[in-house]
Amino acid sequence: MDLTDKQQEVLMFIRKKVREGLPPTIREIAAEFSFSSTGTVRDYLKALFRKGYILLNEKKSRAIELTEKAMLTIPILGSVPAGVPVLAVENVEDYFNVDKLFSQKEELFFLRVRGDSMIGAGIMPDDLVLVKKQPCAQSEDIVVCRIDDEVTVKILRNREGRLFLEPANKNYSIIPLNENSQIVGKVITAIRRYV
Amino acid sequence: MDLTDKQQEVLMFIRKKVREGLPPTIREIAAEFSFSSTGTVRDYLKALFRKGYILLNEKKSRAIELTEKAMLTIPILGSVPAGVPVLAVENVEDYFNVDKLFSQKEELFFLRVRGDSMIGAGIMPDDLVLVKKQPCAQSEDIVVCRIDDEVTVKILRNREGRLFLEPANKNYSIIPLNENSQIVGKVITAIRRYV
DNA sequence: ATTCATACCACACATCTGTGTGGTATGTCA
DNA sequence: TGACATACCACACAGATGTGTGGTATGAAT
Repeated sequence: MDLTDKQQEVLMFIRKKVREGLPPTIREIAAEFSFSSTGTVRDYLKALFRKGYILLNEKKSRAIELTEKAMLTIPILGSVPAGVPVLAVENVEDYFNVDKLFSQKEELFFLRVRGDSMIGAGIMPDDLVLVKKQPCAQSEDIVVCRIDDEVTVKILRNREGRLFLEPANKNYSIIPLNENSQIVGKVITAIRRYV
Repeated sequence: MDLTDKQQEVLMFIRKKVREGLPPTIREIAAEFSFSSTGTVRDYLKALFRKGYILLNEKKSRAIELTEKAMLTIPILGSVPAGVPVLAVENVEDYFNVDKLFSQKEELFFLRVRGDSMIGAGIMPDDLVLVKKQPCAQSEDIVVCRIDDEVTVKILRNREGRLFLEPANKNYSIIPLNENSQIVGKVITAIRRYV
């Protein structure tokens, strides 16, 4: 039930166009592969739909939607037992869906972390944290907040009914959430890039 | 030369649709704002183009392109000075280029980190490290290696001409690089996902 | 031998879509 | 006062676009 080489090529073309921001029309796909009939393209689209790689929105132009299956994925290796090559299929624990993580349906931004106040949680200076903008969060969430006109990363914690912004470093102090300390968003991912 | 409230609304609608993968047609925009004429929408598109927020591709359906000014990519915020809104343009330090980081030209895989041997370098248990497969690396690189049929993350370090695999945790021992310990790849990124 | 998926083609057709050409009304700035 | 931007409307039209209905040929599976 996998894709043929040709179907793979067509899917790759669609993916490229979708990532560029404008899904192709049937005739643009036909032109790319020198098909002289729109019917040929429809055969491909139907095949890709049947195999679960795309969704088709009827009567709408350029309305080809990629499913998760068709998105860019990188394998995640879990435990690697003795004697087996590292990249063997058996080691694949899951797939990391890049498009899904960075899909911009929500208001996201990165914040470069200053200082070492979250070092106990493995968030180091100069790390990037991906932040979903939202005005509130739950206890134990890692949040980006503004405290007296300074933006920092902290842990939101409920202590006997009162909310506090706590660092993960004992050299810094715990601050109550009040009118001078406001939540900007929730940290959903931390990323550190090496050279 | 900034946008009016109405123009801002129209741009936000276009941005939302573009992010969802399908830019709107002129008539879809008209429907959203209950305009009874396509000409009205064109006035808005012309205004947005003139002010540098969108590009219009002639004769193509749905061909509205957002410029950088309309912020298509995810911004990286650096220092946020007092009194300025967090998401203000002045705070944008750079833009995060997803395609560059995850370009699949090289053989990449993620490894889920087991254990706390790299906790001193901010790599925690269950973190994902993005690994570029390669048989050798430079001193101080963080590498994935196979030691006696076990795969772990270590720091490669040159000590007086000899190479060692060192943990970032004093509870673990330093291991010389030899025929029983082999480099699998280099860690280029560490990612931690919160719920 | 028959069914099915693949891999193409030709052509017609309704409607979607961008574009063009007009119009009215309001407010701002010089 | 005149020029200009904003904020709408009406309607026509060519061409873009998805869809429908046919067709041929090849190869694998039953």
